[in-house]
Amino acid sequence: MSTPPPDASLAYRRYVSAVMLHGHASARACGLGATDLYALNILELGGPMTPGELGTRTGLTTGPTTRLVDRLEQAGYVRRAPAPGDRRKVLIEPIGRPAELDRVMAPAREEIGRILSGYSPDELSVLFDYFARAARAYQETAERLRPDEA
Amino acid sequence: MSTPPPDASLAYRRYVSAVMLHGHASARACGLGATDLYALNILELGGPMTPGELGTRTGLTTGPTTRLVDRLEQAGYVRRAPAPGDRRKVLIEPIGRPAELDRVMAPAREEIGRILSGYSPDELSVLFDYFARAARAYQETAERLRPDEA
DNA sequence: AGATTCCTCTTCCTTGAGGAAGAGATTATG
DNA sequence: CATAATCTCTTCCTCAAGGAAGAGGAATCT
Repeated sequence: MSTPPPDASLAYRRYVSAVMLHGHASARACGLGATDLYALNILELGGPMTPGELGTRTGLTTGPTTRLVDRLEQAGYVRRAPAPGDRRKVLIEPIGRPAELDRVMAPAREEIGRILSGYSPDELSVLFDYFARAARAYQETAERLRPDEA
Repeated sequence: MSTPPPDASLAYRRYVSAVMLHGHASARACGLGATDLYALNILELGGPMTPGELGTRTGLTTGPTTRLVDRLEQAGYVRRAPAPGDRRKVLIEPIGRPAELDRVMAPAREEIGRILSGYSPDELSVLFDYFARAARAYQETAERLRPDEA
């Protein structure tokens, strides 16, 4: 391995597939629906937002959005808070870190931590530089996939 | 961990969320169900396998598994091939690269390629070393999440 | 060969997520 | 003020994914 390996594209594809596979398996393991996980990721990246905003981003209409929030709230992933300045609105805020999903994902996190601990400080800075850049790229690309774009 | 940013864990979480968010959004954009995407990732990582094996890994019973494969086959992601040596069995093999999902994911891939092209050969070897290790870790951790384990 | 086991596929039924339309409350606008 | 627009939530309906049970073909084992 000097530059990227000859099958760099394949290796990268396998890596992304593994990340998603683990996410799916984790969600399934704690009875979390696909849309629920999708919404959690949106909230994790977008921060607190109203049900309307969440509905737009998930592509759901208002009815299912309400029940989506109900599910997430009941399972302990988010909480409803009154929106300051507009008493019609509600803010959905992700909750600290209690719930089932984190428990299920813990082994993977530990394993990744173990892998990361094997790198030098310089190597780690390369990795985390990439994480930051790639996160932004994925997030922006994902948002461009929304069909609404009023 | 010395060099990674003080909020390394948070940065990493955001990164993983972004990867999954993009995956979800892509699947949704081409009308692919959650289980379908899950199965595709399993096939990508596990290679050709029988419907029985795929059913076990997805946690589905035989009925839904058959229709899952029907959907994937009709959408052009996989193909059914006779299993050598046992004429009862069928092998589900992922197809080269034609289908919708790849088209939708292309922009992200290009963006990631652009990011990667900014690194030196040494840095790239660090990144791809991590990709390989993390992929294995995620895959193994995901497989340990299956409840069946006969 | 005959019986049993294994694998895939078919059929029917159930369940739960999502869409549509409207109610209730609040804010903005004339 | 009164009317319109906005936001969330409720209710009802639809539909597709998943479970259960069984059929049919193929391999394995006396």
